[in-house]
Amino acid sequence: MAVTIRDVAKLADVAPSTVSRVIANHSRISEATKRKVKKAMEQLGYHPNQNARSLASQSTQTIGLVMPSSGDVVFQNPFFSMVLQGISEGSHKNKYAMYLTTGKSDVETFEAVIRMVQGKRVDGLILLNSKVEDKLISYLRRRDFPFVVIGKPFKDAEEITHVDNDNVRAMREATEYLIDYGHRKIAFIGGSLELMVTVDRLDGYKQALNKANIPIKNEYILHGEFLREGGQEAVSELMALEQRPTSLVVVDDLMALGVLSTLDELGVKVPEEISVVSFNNVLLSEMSKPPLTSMDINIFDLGYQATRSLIEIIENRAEPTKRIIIPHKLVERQSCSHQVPLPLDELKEDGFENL
Amino acid sequence: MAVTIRDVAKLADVAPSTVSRVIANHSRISEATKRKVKKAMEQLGYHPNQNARSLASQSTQTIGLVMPSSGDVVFQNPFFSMVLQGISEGSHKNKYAMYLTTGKSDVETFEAVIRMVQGKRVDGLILLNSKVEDKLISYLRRRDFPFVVIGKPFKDAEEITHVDNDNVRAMREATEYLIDYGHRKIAFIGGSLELMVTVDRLDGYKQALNKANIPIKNEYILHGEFLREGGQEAVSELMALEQRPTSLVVVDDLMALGVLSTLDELGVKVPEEISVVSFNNVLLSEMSKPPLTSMDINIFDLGYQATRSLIEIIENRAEPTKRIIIPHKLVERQSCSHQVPLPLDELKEDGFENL
DNA sequence: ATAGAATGTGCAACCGTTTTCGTAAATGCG
DNA sequence: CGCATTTACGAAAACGGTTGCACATTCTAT
Repeated sequence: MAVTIRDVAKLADVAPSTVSRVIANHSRISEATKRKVKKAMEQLGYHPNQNARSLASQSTQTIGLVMPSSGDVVFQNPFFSMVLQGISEGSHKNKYAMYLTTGKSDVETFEAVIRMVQGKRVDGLILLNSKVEDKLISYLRRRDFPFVVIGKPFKDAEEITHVDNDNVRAMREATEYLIDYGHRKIAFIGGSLELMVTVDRLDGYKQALNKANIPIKNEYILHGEFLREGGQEAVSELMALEQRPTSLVVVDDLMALGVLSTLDELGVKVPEEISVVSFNNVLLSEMSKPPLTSMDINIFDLGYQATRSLIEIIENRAEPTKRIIIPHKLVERQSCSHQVPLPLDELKEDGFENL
Repeated sequence: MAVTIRDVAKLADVAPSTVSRVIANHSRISEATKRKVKKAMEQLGYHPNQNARSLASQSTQTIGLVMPSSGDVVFQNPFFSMVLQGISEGSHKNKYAMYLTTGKSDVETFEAVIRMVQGKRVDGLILLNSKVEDKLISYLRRRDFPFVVIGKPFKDAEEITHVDNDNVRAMREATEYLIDYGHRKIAFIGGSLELMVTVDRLDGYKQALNKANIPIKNEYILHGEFLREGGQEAVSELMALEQRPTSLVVVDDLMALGVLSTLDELGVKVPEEISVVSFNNVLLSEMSKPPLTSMDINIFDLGYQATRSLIEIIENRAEPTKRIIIPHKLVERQSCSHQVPLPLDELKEDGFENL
């Protein structure tokens, strides 16, 4: 029914195999036949059937992606949209397309991936950090199927190609920024500890405090969801403390927005009474009131580089495993103010105990 | 190399065709063999090769989507992410997957679509309203290829299945809301007139004014991009007018955010000095200061219903063309305030001329 | 008991490519 | 000019499924 390679071959008066070679731009084809065949293709409006092609050549020029299910919080976060954008750009540049599926639960997701992989729909996979990952990763490694993960894998990070930020350093710097501003009572508002991002960033936070000889206070470390609500709850708790912090580091802009709005409701002025440093630097952060000082982690690049390295792996299976670190940069806006630093011994009296 | 249908057949001691029928859950297969075959599949960890399957059966269980190129403004807008979410959900529910490509330009996009369609990669297409559409649509119609568009098509809307809001009514209502609040000087901040959304909403705006006998003032009608910057520019212009409006209808939340921030810079208080009604009701709108009164157009449903009807068309080519209208609803927040209505004749003196 | 229908399964063609292998013609070399 | 390469292309076998048709049973009705 549709025009096939045979039709082209017939019109150009060559064998189908020759047409195939012309498409693949094979070297051993004379310029003359090339022209002849191309003209025939043009004339018939021929476009190769990708399924047949994939079947025969065992490759699809497609990378797979499992999306968070639509109920998932991640989807709400501009982070996702941005990383998708990077992936999209990376695929496009390399003439790859993207194949997406969703799973409502971990097992659904797992099955979806199996269908993609065994069904030969995709040549490789990009994994967004999540909790299912583990089973998935071991499955993919067992099959020696190309994949890269965005974020740091929980296990065997050295053996898995992944692209990530240097989250501990980034958070250390963010915290030091606040310390330089004179802050000593700095609270940390993070996401679930099941996520490596949180672990790393919490680590960076502690490193900064330790380095500055500031005691770490457990009440100042809170965990919520990567959502506005998460930020709101955290702030309520913090503001109920006897020793209110003078500044906050928040691991996500959306959470920070929640923080801001709750602070506003409580009548606490930002940055006059409390300073806020946030993370991710998505569009929102410059639109809030006040605009957020936020750590830009180049989300787009996270997606872009992940795609690039995935394609490298696909096209050269011997490619060594890599860890790619995307640079970060603090973007200063108006959510922080200077603070006359408390002497450390006074902090102690205030009930700070070292962890 | 991988396990094929033949392997399963051999193990279950039946013909490959029987295995195929078991997979398809064909009626003419006895329960006994079904069990036998399923056990064999299980045992071998068999998963059908989708390419082979697609090739043979001429169907992919996949719907195609062309994404805005990563530079595109649309991508910045949460609208996109939300509609994608709806599409994702719709596909998933019907056991379809999604295939994405991007084009950097109109011709690239067009070619990408051709590759998808002729390459038989997808069973149908969802089109997000944009300007290329026209060539695309006529191409798809010529080939009788299933597609639905989200938004209203520029041409032949009656002959094309599409899902949209009743944008003129929605905007009429939004404007009337302001009128009920006593406002008479109402400005319209919209996107490009090349977009049907803008056309429809502008129409609704005018209808509302006409119905209330309020003259339409050209200086009050502005067009910018669907971005924050678009809103910012528009406001600057409006505030430079001798007759400042007392309220604004803005066709997109992101624009409205720009409006808000510019207003803030100019020291104009919302809602005390100027009221703002916005559109789309994305997450942002409740996080702004003040929270935006915004028309919820159920973006998720736009995507979801589009997918549903596309799949209906795919599975029954005789499905009649439909126009699906997604309901809207004004969500009141704190960006509007009452205003003592000016008598209409006073408006006239203020230089209002009827359009 | 037997024609005819219903049921269960196998055979083989087909979906539209890619790719290995083979061969004829063209070329290089002594 | 004869022989060994190289070059340009064709034949046919995969790739891994689906499906129309034929055939053999078993069931139902007469």
